[in-house]
Amino acid sequence: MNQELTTNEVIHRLQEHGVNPTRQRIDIAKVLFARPQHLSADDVMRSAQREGANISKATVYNTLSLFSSKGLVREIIVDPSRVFYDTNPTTHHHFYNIDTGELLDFDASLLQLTNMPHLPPGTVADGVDVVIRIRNASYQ
Amino acid sequence: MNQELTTNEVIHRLQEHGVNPTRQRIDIAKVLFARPQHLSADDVMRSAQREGANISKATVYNTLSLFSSKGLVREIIVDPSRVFYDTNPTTHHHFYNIDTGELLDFDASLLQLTNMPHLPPGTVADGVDVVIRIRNASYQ
DNA sequence: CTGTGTGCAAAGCTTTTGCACTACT
DNA sequence: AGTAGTGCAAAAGCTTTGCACACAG
Repeated sequence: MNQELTTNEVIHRLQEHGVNPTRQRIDIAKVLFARPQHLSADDVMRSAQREGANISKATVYNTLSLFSSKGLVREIIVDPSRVFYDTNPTTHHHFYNIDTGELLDFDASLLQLTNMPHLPPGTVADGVDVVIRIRNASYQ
Repeated sequence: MNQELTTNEVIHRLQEHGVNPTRQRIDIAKVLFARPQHLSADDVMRSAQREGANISKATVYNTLSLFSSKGLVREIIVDPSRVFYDTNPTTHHHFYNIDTGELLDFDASLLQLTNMPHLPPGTVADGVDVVIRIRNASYQ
């Protein structure tokens, strides 16, 4: 049904990022990299189980956090107690629909940021996140 | 000690925003509007208790959420399970120091956003949040 | 007396921690 | 055997819900 990645493809991708490819990590990576998407930890958990994997919730959380620190996925924080993991590897920003909770990408090159302010002394920039909050027009 | 707002000033401000000024809401508002600041729900809870107020955690959460919907404070979401409530009423964006968890304001006029992307059909913009993530230089 | 609004204990989440286990050296 | 790395049950922490109470009409 699903266009699935082979186990070897996934193992290779994990190793490229310095992640030891264990069974649980491979199962989670298969879910994440099936296509570019935004998933919560719980989404990942359930997708993995639907594919027959047996992984604890703690491991899902710890693995997503590991993948994030290794640059395999990107954490997006737009909603209290709802972290999304973004598997789109390109530089982009987000629309966040506050009525539906939906998260949509837009290419970073569409938006020009000029006159960046001076950073506080002793700090360096790590990244810029732009979130455009939107509502459904009909809701007024 | 503290430069405190009078109860009447606070009541007036709540009423201006259509919020019924109950005892708990007045206590919370006094904490919030003592000066422009970034506070988590737990910070608010503890400051209120330090001032002698006796309010449950649930009420603090519900009240902050109410104030936010009425435009009295602004929710900032930069950290998983850590929502900040910002009492600075001017339009501004944020630096977020990922090493220290510190949140700093910078004036929105310092940053020019041009070439705003087209919004998805049927939606209207509600606001734009820019978060510049920074690290301490020494940490490398 | 009825209906709306408010506050909070308890329930329900999400996330983190600490430890048992594994797998290399 | 010793050491570093891994997975997960249980603990902790944050947020929401549902109900009891208060208050206005």
